[in-house]
Amino acid sequence: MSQTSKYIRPLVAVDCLIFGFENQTLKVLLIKRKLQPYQNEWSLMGGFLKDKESADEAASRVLKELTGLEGIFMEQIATFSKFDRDPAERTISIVYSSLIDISKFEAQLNHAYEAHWFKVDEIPALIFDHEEMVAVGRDYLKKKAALQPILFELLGEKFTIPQIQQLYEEVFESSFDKRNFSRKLLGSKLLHKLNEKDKSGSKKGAFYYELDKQTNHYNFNTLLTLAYSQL
Amino acid sequence: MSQTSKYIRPLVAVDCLIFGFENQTLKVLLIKRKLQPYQNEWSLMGGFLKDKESADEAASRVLKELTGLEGIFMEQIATFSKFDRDPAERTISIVYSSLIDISKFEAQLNHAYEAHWFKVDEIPALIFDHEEMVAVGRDYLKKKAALQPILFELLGEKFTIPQIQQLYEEVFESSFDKRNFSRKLLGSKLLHKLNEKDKSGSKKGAFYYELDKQTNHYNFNTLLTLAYSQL
DNA sequence: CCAAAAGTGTTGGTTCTACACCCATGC
DNA sequence: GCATGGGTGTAGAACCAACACTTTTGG
Repeated sequence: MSQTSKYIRPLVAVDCLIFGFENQTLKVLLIKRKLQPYQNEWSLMGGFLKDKESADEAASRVLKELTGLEGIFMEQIATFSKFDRDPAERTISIVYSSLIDISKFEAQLNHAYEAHWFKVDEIPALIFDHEEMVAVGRDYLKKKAALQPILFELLGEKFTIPQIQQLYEEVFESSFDKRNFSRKLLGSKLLHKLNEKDKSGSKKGAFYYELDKQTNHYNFNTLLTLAYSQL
Repeated sequence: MSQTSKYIRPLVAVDCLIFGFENQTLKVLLIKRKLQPYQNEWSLMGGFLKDKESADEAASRVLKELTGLEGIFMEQIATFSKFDRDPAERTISIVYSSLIDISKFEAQLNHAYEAHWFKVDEIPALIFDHEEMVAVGRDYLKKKAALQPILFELLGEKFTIPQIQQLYEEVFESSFDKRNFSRKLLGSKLLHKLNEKDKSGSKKGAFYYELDKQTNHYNFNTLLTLAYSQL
């Protein structure tokens, strides 16, 4: 096809944006870049598309290569394509995102690439347009979390109501009345109360809950009304 | 950079998915492909990324070249990247979508490429993965329309309540009680009633409304509860 | 005068926000 | 015994779904 010669053939990158929650704080996983240019600067976990590989597959491979994390379901959130976004060479980047329970994957985390969790409000300068990617990802997270009960992915098997509330407040950059929050959350029929308390946060201790797996008639829309005004 | 040689350098396409509303039906704009392979098959409006062009820019250019439509705000909705999605050559495609008032752009529509509006439920076989793109676009439209008053883009300057309701019902593939729908819609403070009726749909005629531009305290969440169960 | 679509009102139940107090415990 | 964070209850307003009848007018 001769007419395709005027069209560009860029490198295609995937960048992985992984959110986690630890010590009551929303965090993002970043690595120190090993390649030139911008060696030793912080960035998302990125790599290039190979032959016969879809972007979904590339994202999983790249994440594993750079962090050791495996079996994490990521979702495509956006594609960045400004012609000068990578000064070295024309590159477009497809961004993938996921939410994980930090403690669950701690053992898997390979520190060869100096992967570190940063609080979302204390993210260092990032290469290229990666800061914009994080911003787009946070926005996506809000919209998604408003409509679906996905934030539980960030918590462990068991968690307390004050913990979940803190997570919601971090994600929506807002604060909620604890009485209303807890009523709505319990009203969702998503949780099952355990006979065990987390005493790390207070003297009294807060009861643990777990996700109720068999419930199939949950009412998530009650939580939506909380989040709606923050979208 | 020698290590980049193992990475692919595919063509990068943009495909435009344009929704419109006409005769109480949600429609999609398609063209008959002029290029080999799959000449004369129906497809979205697509083209390739050029030098120094971002995907956003390419999408606007391609849409204009193939249909004559200009000044349409499109949003990026997803990127398709399976390695064999285009049998001729490795190509990834970034899909953009928009909602337009068909009658407003009718004059601009250049029929050189045989652009036609198809009802969403009567879309012919499409090339490559374009049918999947339409499906993803419809899903995106639902989510977006549930959270924001965007469907008005599909209607003209003035419209009647039964018209809007029909549009909502098409988009959400559902039906709503007209009394509740109209109460919520008017309660949103988004509309301004005109002293004029549309008599084309009934003997009695339905009053026209227009978008109230100055209102900045609208209550869109009331409409959300209608749509929520369809997401 | 009648068919066909527009328009409107009510009710009982549910959920909303806003708010203040008691509880359990470790120190 | 007190400071700290956990947990709950209430009231009045707003909103919800479900439902049936009247209005207008072209034919």
